Amino acid sequence: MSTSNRPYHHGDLRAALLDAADALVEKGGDGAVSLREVARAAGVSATAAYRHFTDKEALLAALSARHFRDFGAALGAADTAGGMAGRGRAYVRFALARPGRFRLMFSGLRARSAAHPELREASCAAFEALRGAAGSEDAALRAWAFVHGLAHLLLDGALQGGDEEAVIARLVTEPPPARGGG
Amino acid sequence: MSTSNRPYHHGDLRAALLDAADALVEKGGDGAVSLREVARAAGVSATAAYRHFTDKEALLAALSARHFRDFGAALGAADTAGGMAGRGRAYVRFALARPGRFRLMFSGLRARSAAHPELREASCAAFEALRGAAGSEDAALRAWAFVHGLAHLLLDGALQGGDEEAVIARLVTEPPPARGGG
DNA sequence: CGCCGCATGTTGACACCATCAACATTGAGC
DNA sequence: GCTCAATGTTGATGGTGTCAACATGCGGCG
Repeated sequence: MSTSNRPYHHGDLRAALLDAADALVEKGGDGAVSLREVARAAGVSATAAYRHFTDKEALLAALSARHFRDFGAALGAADTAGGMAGRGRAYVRFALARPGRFRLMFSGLRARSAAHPELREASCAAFEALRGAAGSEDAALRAWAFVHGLAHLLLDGALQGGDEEAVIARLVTEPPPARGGG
Repeated sequence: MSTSNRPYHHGDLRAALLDAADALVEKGGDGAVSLREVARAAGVSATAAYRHFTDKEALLAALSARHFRDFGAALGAADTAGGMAGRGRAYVRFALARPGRFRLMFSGLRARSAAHPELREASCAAFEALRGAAGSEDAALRAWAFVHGLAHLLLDGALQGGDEEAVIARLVTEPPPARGGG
């Protein structure tokens, strides 16, 4: 799938590895990915991935970057549709729909983006898109922190109260606000 | 350290293992803990931990539960001192001061608390303490989500803007608010 | 006081993992 | 058609979680 260019023996092993890793990340979360299983899923030998990624971390960084690009695009699309609240709901829904992806993208972001410029650029671009459309800088940061935290709490099951979508609709609203305290 | 009771050969190996694991969690994050290294740090053989924990996950769950109890206590203490904003700042500062702990507590909370009642009870108690002192239920949840998200964003380096403490002081304030959108 | 049982800790083993070095294959360009 | 470099494979090393079998020593029984 993906790019359709097929360089040498396999036919875009790189993309196949990313896809396989994505599938594993999606069901099993961040740490449930083993290079060997990725290779197995792609139908190649255990060490084939090292021709395309220096490291397991490099594979995960590339996958994370890909998701940040999609994420930014999805947020941009939601932007034109709804206002701030619409975009906030899109943020939380993305996290709930793809928990593994969301966790991969943010867990270890700091270390990974320090070592992989591609990731840093992709994540920064997504963050810029987020920040760019709020009233003030602080309002944007507050809104971002709010939806980010809500996504994490829902993902971690910290809010046991039944329907997640209802919680989103109730909390992520246009005008009224969260207070500063915890 | 800890309880001072020393049951059999080692002298409270259980507590020693938890302490060793905590040290590893603190510098290296969640996944950087290996049972063997924990055992090494505690001065026992690789499999000694299995006399006290059925699993590596069980060790981490017990450690996480311990931290949730401390966390709840710390939040309670901050409560009497400052208002909502004070408690919110305490929340974020806890996360920044002990990144590994914070990550351990929340990453994998859902799965771990499903399997380990001790963790579920400890985390629920902490969450109750958090929720218990806000105006409305929704306001409490919003405030919690906000500080939780801010903590994560700071931890992950998503907010590159210089001084973290300044960001906290600027964003976590008493009256004014975060908007719903993202 | 002496013995025994069980909780505790150890050893050895197995399967898995990340990663490296050496080797094989094959497409592209001359 | 031949060579070369990119791509993929095999084998090995050191690490990991976990199990089964074994060793040890404290606590309670006689």
